[in-house]
Amino acid sequence: MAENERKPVRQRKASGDTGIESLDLGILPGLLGYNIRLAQMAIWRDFQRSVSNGDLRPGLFSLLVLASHNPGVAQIQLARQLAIDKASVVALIDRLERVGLITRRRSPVDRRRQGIYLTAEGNKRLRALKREMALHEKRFIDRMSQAEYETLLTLLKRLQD
Amino acid sequence: MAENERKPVRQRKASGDTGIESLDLGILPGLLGYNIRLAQMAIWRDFQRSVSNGDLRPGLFSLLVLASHNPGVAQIQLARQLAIDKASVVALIDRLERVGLITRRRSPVDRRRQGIYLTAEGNKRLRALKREMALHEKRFIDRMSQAEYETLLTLLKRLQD
DNA sequence: TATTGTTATACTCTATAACTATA
DNA sequence: TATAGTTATAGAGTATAACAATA
Repeated sequence: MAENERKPVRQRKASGDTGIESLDLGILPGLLGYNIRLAQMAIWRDFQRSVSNGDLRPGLFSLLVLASHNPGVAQIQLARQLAIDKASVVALIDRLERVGLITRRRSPVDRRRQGIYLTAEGNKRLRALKREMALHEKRFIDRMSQAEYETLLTLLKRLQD
Repeated sequence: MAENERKPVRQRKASGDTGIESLDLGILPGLLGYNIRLAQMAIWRDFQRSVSNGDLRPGLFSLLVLASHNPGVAQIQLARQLAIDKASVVALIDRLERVGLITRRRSPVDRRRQGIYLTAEGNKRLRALKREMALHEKRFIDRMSQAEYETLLTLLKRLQD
């Protein structure tokens, strides 16, 4: 737009030709969704760097916590809580079972159900993960006061349906 | 764990056998990352319902805004801004070009570059999208006071690297 | 030599559909 | 009939690697 016809007659520089200047982000910085997305990506990157050597997704951590606090939980309950399909849970559980962190045990009460349990190894691993997780969270919480932190959690919860 | 050996001797009920009761979420509700993720998912669902009939990802919206505010922007700049690989940008641009919202124009200044421009149709479409986007955002902003909203944006930005 | 855009390829996460065994 | 789990398959989104054109 700026290159051929009218060369330097614009207030805003055409960004396409230099590669150095930063972009005009327009309305994006004022959008809630955009800022939440960037914040989540920053947290996600730090999580990968600092928790479990990067070989654990946040969803798997959540799953371990849920299994830990709800021994014998059914996979379909995990699916509902994590807002994913029950078929997707199977793959996650397969993976955690293959590395020995959880086990399936058929429920004698309702034999359709495979109760999910943390193994001893899984419990040990989860304790270590929680320690790494706490340090990870601290790096972000330290960027604000206690009051701000509480406000942030409150407002985030208010956004959740 | 609760089913076979010691039956109803636990304070917390075994969740695996009823399917009705809600899960114990453990430490998750106190985690920043967990709450940001849930908030983002809620916003994402509303975005899909209410913006562009669900056929537009947030990333594509951002890309349109960036192209609109930075005519002639290079694809590699978009890649850096969106924190994705330049190869991934190609597919996004291909899609937007196929539906006639943007065009590529080889830069005469640096002939390696394909400047990205919104078409007239793209501009028209973006204006409509911005209106839908404002209503979408409003549904969440309305859940808090103006002061809370400003605090939230401030704190979210502080989390971003 | 380095950079921009491109293609080919593969991987991850998830959904959908169909199936089984139980209820 | 309905539900829990499973399998097979497919789609979206992304990354990596190799390449052509250009700087």
